[in-house]
Amino acid sequence: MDLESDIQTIYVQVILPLPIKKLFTYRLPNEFHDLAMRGKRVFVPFGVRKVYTAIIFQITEEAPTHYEALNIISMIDDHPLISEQQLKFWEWVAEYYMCGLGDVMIAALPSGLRIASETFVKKVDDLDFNPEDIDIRENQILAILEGKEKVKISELETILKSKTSFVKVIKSLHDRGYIEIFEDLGQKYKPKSEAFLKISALLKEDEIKLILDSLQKKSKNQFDVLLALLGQKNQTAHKKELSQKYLLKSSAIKALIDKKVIEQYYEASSRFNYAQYLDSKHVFDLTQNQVRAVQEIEAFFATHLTVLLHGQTASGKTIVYIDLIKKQIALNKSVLLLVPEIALTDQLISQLESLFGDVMMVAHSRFSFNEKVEIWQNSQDGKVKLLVGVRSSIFVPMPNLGLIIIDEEHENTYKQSEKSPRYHARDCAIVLAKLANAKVLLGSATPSVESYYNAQQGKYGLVKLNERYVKTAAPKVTVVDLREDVRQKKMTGIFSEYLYTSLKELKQKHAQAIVFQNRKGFVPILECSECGWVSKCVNCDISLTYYKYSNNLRCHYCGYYQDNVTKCQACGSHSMSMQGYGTERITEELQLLLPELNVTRFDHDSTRQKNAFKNIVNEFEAQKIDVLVGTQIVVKGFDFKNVQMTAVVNADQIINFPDFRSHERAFQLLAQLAGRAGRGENSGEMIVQTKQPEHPIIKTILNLDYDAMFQMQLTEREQFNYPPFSRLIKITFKHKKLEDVIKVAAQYADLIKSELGHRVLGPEVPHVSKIKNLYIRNILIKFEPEHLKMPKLKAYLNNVYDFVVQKDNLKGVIFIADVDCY
DNA sequence: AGCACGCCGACT
DNA sequence: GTCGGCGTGCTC
Repeated sequence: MDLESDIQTIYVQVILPLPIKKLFTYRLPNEFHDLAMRGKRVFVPFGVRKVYTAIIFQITEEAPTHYEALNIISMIDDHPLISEQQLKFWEWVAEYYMCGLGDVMIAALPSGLRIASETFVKKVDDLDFNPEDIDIRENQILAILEGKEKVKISELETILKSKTSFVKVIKSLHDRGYIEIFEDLGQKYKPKSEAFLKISALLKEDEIKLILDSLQKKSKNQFDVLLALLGQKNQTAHKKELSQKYLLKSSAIKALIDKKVIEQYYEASSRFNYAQYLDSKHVFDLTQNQVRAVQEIEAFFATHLTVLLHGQTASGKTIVYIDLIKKQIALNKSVLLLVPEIALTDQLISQLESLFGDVMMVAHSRFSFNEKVEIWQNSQDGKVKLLVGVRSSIFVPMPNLGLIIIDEEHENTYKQSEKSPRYHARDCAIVLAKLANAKVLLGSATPSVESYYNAQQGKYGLVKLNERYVKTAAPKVTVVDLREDVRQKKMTGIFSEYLYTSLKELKQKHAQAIVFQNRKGFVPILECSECGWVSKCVNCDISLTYYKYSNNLRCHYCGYYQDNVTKCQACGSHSMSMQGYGTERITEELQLLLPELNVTRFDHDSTRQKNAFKNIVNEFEAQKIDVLVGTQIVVKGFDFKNVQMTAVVNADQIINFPDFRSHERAFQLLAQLAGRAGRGENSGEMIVQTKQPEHPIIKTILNLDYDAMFQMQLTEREQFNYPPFSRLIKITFKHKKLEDVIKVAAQYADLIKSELGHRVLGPEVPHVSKIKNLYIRNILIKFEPEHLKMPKLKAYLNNVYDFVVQKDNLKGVIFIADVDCY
């Protein structure tokens, strides 16, 4: 028998971490035959010289027909890194959100687990060349390479201005044999090692005593270090913790190490500590209502995959979560808790840490390369019983998953809209839970209309938690009619008489306030009073926002800025008038009007520096700040006991936003803001300034009546066939040339209209019709989920696009599909 | 996404 | 004429 013929050639289709909507097929060298498995990672060559980490998606014996498959370089994993369940989940995400598996891989897998090769350059050894042959630029590069083992090509690139010329210079040097170009794998995951301190083993006890005595006179700092270390168990301590606890000087520690009094050693330690989880030390008393809520949720879980917990602000949703988490852990199941934004969830996280610290992990997006890998691995190993994270944490593998909790379920941060995959973590959670045989709890004080509708229809279980846990009256809402104050000339800048007086009385009441305005910067529009010219971004179709503290105009879409802003660029006039109010201007005006108050701005601009965020929160907590003026950020997540008043400077801006969700969002935002007032003993007040007090949404806000808002929205949505009565797919076309986008979008719309008819809306010119020099057109498709098979529709939409682009030779028009767009 | 190739204007 | 710019297409 011929053994050779028995060995079949095996091929693998792999997912590459690239935004390409297809799989790539490689040949599997014989030695890997037995090792190939779906979900394992492999290194593959790609393109001229790149090496990528790919994931085996399918193993096949069929050879590709149109090309010769390349060999896989090596297998990385002994066991699949991506479980079957995860892969199924990825497939669903890719299919549902109309993107490639590569896009999902990029979103799901921390970069540390998908190492790609990097190009390095090295000077050829014993290089003998004629200096005449080398020009200035080549010389520059050779000078840098001199004496170095290898240099990243990206580091060299910064030297020359032009990318094209850089490539040419490198190529020319390579062709003449002066340099080597090669690929090397970049960073790899390294377990963290940490510094520990101990008393030198060489020293006897009496010797240490002598040293201590002498230090007391000679060096206070070194004395402190030694004393602190002697006080530790086994006279050993974690360096950083010790010095933080006793405020030790690092120079003093170093001096003692140099004197060989203490020793420093390193231990490869996990970044996280897993001692035994003890729940006996913290016992929570649940109120009757909370006990009932937990029981109802559990009862629903017997028959429902998803339960919506509609819990008023301060009704103790967190306590309910904690109880459910504890029960899951007791059953040896794990829990994934998603929150809208980690930075705004400080209080919740510290509460959870005090309870679950040992078995809990927080997946920060700010975490380093290595830390993210560690989170992934610890979760996969089952060490993590509770993972708290944002949107992207939905992709972290959790074996034995029992429950996914989505806190503040209505928040739009759960939907990724900027880049592919444009997924909604809440909806993904439900699919994942189904695959994992787990349950989903959605929590919100103001549920999204979709979720509440699903609950009403019996698709989700619905549990209400209505009583205020902290015994305070619900906040009072006062609506101020701005038209009236304007007419009677009672306005002080942007403040109505009522709001102004209320702010003025703060000091004598020893109270604090939060002022909300949905705009950053000083003024959103700078207009010439002579000719009406408005400062606009050169790359985007949007007016530039003026920032006073940096004295420039900035675009919020592309980052473009312009310094010289004193005069009109059309007519040269110096009388530029400021239209509108941003947080910066409100802060400044308020400070001028009421100098006795400490007014501080709180938005993403003022908190850019590392600790600025925490500092402002701490100072406000300590009541060093009287008024916080800010954007969305001030509305979310913080409990300040002494805030008695919150205010919305301009509610119309929120209500009139051109989007079918704007009323729902306005309600959610303002209900949450109202909840910020009066969290302590005193009940609070929210003041809403508007020019349309008769607007129905304002009326629902006045009574903080969720059900009224929901009913009203539902009627409206049904009338205009918006979700939950339809599903939306937004198709966006982008191109440098205006005519091309218009042409492609129009043809595309015409074509799909023939098939989908009235379900197609547009093309429309979006609110911001040009961003980063690309013109934009949108098409909206509203369809009834029961009438069309989604996969079929999506394939159709992709096909029509290919057809339009080929037909008119209009290549390069960017096509983006956003399923369940927000 | 990178990266090469190839076509075009604007410099010695 | 070449250099450098950018548009287009391909990668198993």
